[in-house]
Amino acid sequence: MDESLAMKQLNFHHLQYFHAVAKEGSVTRAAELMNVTPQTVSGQITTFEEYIGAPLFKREGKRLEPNSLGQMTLRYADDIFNLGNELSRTLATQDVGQVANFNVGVVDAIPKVMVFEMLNDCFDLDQNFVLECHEGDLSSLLADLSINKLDLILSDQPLPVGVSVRAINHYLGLSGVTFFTTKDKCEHYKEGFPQSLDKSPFLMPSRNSAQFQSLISWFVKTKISPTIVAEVDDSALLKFFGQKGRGIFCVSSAVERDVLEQFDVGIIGRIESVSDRYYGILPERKIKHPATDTVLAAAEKLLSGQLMSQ
Amino acid sequence: MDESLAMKQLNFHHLQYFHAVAKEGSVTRAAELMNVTPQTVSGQITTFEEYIGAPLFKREGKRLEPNSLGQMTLRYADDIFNLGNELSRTLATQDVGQVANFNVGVVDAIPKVMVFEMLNDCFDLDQNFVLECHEGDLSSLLADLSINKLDLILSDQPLPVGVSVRAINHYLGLSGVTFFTTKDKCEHYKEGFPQSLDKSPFLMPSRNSAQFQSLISWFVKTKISPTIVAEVDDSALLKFFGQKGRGIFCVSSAVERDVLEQFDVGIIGRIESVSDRYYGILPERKIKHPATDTVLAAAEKLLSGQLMSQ
DNA sequence: ATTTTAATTCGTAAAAATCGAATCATATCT
DNA sequence: AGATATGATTCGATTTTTACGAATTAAAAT
Repeated sequence: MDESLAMKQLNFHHLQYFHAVAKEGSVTRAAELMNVTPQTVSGQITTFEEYIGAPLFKREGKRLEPNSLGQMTLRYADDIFNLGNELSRTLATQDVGQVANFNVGVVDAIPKVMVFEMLNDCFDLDQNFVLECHEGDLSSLLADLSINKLDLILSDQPLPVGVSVRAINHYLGLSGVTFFTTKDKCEHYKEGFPQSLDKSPFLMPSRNSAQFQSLISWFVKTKISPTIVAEVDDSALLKFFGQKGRGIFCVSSAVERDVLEQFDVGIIGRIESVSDRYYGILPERKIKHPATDTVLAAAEKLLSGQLMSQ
Repeated sequence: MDESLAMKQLNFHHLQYFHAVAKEGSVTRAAELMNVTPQTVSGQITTFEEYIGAPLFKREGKRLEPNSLGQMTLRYADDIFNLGNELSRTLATQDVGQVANFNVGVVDAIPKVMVFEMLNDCFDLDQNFVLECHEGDLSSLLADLSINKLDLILSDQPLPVGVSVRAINHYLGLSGVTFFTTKDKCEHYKEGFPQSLDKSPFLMPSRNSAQFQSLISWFVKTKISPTIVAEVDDSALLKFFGQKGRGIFCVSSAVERDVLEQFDVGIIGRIESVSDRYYGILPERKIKHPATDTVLAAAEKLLSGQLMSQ
């Protein structure tokens, strides 16, 4: 009829068997994998080859290897079934009817108070869901995002370029940093700030954080060299050290009020040129959880409010 | 058994009907498109929805629109079937047994002599195929590449970033440029070259070419300002103008010998800092035509030979 | 040489996709 | 509003596709 010239629709069923055999390198193993008998697989492969009019495998004895055409087909099939599996997973985790839990990944370098502020609003939604927070470094969180275990990542760094995770960056805003120390030492450092920080005891944040990087480069640029007394991964722990007089520490200005309330410390000063940027990272395809927008809006508000108050 | 938790294999057949309906917005039109009856499509969609346990369409009256889950599924399906069609096309054009024609796209800004030099070697291959050359601008050639009508593009610009064509860049090399004019005027411009070009009549290549860009920026940088008398898209035409004394023109140094043989002109001088870069752009998946490597090797040799001779 | 393992062929059984006929629902026309 | 046209859906019957059992072939392994 009309498919005289054009090839009929590609048969994904056949392609799937081809894919399994090409990957496993054996009809029998492919059959096991797909819970069918070898003769089925063999038959379908033959049909597929007849249908496209050329062999896809080099058959040397019982060895079965994709020929050049087969290799090309395999590359396509790989992509196709990867997408298929991803879709499958996503469809499977879609809790039917009721709203699914809201899974947020939090990069551990972000101050907890800030995370709290960002997430606080979404409890007010009358949706019925459970908020799940997962803390970790960006790369492991991205791994979870890619298998649809997360709806959102709050990060101090954007999605690294070149990473093959299907995700999009959402820039939330930036915040300068505020330097804190115990109240009694505050006045001393206020004088001549920021030069007063030179040779002062200093508590550095995690080496992996964006803040670490920008602090270091600022120290170099301004020729201010504090004495680094510690590098503390956890930002809450860092503040405790600071409260006990171990050294000066800094936190995003956006949450300085919370720091003052929570810890017995005072403000030395603020620096705008050391800026922490924050990002929301969303999966590219998954349906947005209804709470996502609330969180992003809260985060943007938190960070822009900061800008205005300065 | 073991698929108690995990979803069973995604049914691509169902997905295909879903895809058609979601794109067409109607069961009936989808059915026409796929040469089946509407009740078949309707039934398969229902089965698919039952199978994933949630509806994919908002059914308002006879309106049929993908809901949020459907939209997500559609995004996946789109990608999947695009790949499928691409594979289909590729498999269909794979001339069984005999070697297919070698389809080369040539960006029109590249000098024809250079193209000739690059392609010349592949006539010596004892393979039996026909060389087909297609000239055009990069974007239209890329369109042809994406539907597997081309095996290779020779370009003066790399694959633009952000373009969604599945292709890979192969950097071939670079060449400085040589300035030509009629033999009688040559000596005059040789003195004090390149400053001597200032205020001289100049023939510019196509505004779309990479050479145009690098010439302009070189003019700005060196504060040499020739009087541009023409912009000529076709590089052969440009040389004729030059031969007739209309102005100075420049060509990649790699082919200066050919220009001297072909045209009645002389060399004013060479500039290395205005460099034309050349690229081979290959489709990402299609099986490489056996002549591809020959051409790429010839191109690299042509351009590297140039480098050494300087 | 014999056994084991793997791929394949063929006829048949099982599963699925498709269709025809009829029904239902909604938009459109007069 | 009522009639008409259009499109979606349901159901049982039919066709097509896929899968399997039994038997066959052929290459590795012992």
